[in-house]
Amino acid sequence: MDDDAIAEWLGHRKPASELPPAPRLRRGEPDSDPADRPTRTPRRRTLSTQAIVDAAVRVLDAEGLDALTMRRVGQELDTGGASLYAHVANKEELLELVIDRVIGELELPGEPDPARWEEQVKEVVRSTRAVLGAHRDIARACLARIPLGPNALRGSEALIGVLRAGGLPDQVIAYACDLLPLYATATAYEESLFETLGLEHDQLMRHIGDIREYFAALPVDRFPNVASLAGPLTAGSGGDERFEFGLDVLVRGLASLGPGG
Amino acid sequence: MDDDAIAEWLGHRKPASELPPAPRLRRGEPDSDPADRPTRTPRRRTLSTQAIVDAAVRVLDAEGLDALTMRRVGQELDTGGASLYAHVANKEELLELVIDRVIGELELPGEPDPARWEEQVKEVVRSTRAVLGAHRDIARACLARIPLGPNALRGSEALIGVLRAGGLPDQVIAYACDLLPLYATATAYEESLFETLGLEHDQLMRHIGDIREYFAALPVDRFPNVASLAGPLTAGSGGDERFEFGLDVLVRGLASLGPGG
DNA sequence: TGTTCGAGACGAACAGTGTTCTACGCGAAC
DNA sequence: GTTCGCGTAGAACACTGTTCGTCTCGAACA
Repeated sequence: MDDDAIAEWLGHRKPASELPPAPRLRRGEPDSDPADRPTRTPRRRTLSTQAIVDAAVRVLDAEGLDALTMRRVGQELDTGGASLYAHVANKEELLELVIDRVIGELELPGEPDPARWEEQVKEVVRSTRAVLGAHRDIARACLARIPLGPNALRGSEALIGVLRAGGLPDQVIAYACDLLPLYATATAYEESLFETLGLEHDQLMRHIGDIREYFAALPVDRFPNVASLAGPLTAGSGGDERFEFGLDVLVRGLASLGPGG
Repeated sequence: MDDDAIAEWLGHRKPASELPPAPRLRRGEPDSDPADRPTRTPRRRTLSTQAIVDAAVRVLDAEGLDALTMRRVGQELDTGGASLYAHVANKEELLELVIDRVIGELELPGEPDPARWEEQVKEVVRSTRAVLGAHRDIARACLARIPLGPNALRGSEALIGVLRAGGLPDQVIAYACDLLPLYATATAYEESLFETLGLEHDQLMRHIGDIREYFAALPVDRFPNVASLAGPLTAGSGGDERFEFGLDVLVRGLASLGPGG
C-alpha cells in the first residue's frame, strides 16, 4: 500500500483509487472537507507517513507498545514528536496504520476447499495469532479498536471465503467473522502479558508452578474443584496446546451449526 | 471480605485466616518478609484499604477506567494521591482489589445439574459479562491480568462444578475455565469501547450503519464476500444476539468433547 | 535571477499521569 | 508530660499526548 492509498484510506485526500475511505468514528462535529490540499513533494527532511509507520513498527518490535510514544518514534527519525503531526493526525491514527501494516503480514489460505474448510479456518486464526505474537504486544492495541483497514478487509474476505466453503448460514459466517479474530487477538494479548513484563521462559514456568501450588494448597472444603484440578488448570500454558484447544472448540461449535451438524 | 483478609491476600501481613496469599508476580528481587508490621488503630483521618477500594469503584462507575487515577481516588477521599500509597502498594494492586470486588458481584448458579449443565455454564458466562458491563470499562483492566483473588476463585470453583456435571474430561474443564471467562471479558471489553467514547445509542447505530454502507460499497471484484455480507456482518451489534451466538458456539464445542459428543 | 510564499520541521510549553521524597502533625505508649 | 513513630499530604520528578508559534527552505513566479 503506497502513501496515497494510506492517506486516502484515512480520508485525508480525494479518493484517487477505487477503495472509499473507511468510516471513522469522531466525537466532535464533522470536520470540513479536507479534500483540496494540493499534493506537494516533500521538503527538507524526507518525512512521510510511510517512514513514520516504518519507524513505529521498528520501535514496537524492539521495545514494545508502551515504548511506542510519539517522541520515541520521532527520535527514531532524528526529530521530535511534534514533527509527526504533519503526517499523522494523532497517535490513534498512527496506531491504526501500524495495526493494518501488521495485519498485512497475514498468510491467508488459497482457494477455499469444502473438503478441508475447518482446517483452513484454523489456518487463518493460527496465522493471526502468529502475526500478532511476532510484534510484541501489538495485540493489546488491536483489541481496543475494530480494524477496518484494507489489510483487515483482505483477512475478512479470506475468512468468509473458507467459512462459505463450509456451507454455514450467512449470519453464522458473519458472527464467526468477529468471534474468530477476537479469540486470536485475545489469546495473543494474554500471551504477550508475560513477555511484556520481561519474564524469561523459566521465570514464567516458575510462576506457573507457584500458581499450581497455590491452587493445590487451597482449603478443600471451600475450593475442592480448583484444588483437585490444580494440575490441569496450570498445564499447557507454555506452548500451543491451550490455543489449539480453544480453536478446536470454536470450530467444532461452528461446524455443529452447518449442514452436517 | 474484610480489611485483614484483603491485606492477607495481598501478602502484607501474616496469614491469619485459612486462605494463603496468592502468588504475585514481581520483577525485581524478592522483597524481605513484611510480616512484623504491628496492627495499629487508624489515626487522624480514617483512611483504609476498604475505603480506598470503595472510592475507586465509585470513581470507576461514575467516570470510567481512564478517570480512575490515584489523584482522582484521593480527591474522592478529600486528600491527595500520595496518601493512598500507605494502604496500597501501587495502582496495579488497587486495580486488582477493584477487580476482585467487582467479580464478587457474580451471581453463580446453585447445585450443578447434569441435566442442564450447558445452560448453567451459559449462566456463569452471562453473569460475568453482565457484572463487567455494569462497571463501565473495567473489562479492559480484567483482560490485562489473570484474576486470582478470592472472588475469582469462587467463580472458577462454580464454573468447574457445572463443567464437571457435564462429564467433560479434566483437561477440557481446565482449559474451558480459561476460555469461557476470556470470551466474557473480551466481549464486555469490546462492548465497552463505544460507551467509553461517550456515544449515545443512536450515534452507535448510525456508525454501524456507516460501516454497513462502507462494506456494501466495496469493490466487488476484490471484496465480494464482505460486500455481499454487509448486512449480516453489521447485524446484532446492539443487543445480546452476537454474545449469545458466541456463547452457543463455545458450549456446543465443549459439549462435543464430552461423553455424548 | 530575485522575490515571494507557504508547507513542514521542531523547540517550548501545557495539562495530565504514577510515583517518591520529605516535612509535619497527631495519637498512643511509657 | 514527654517521646516516639506512623500516616498524611504537599511538592517534585520523569514521563505522556498534544498544541502553539517560530523559523527554514524549496518550489513557483516575474
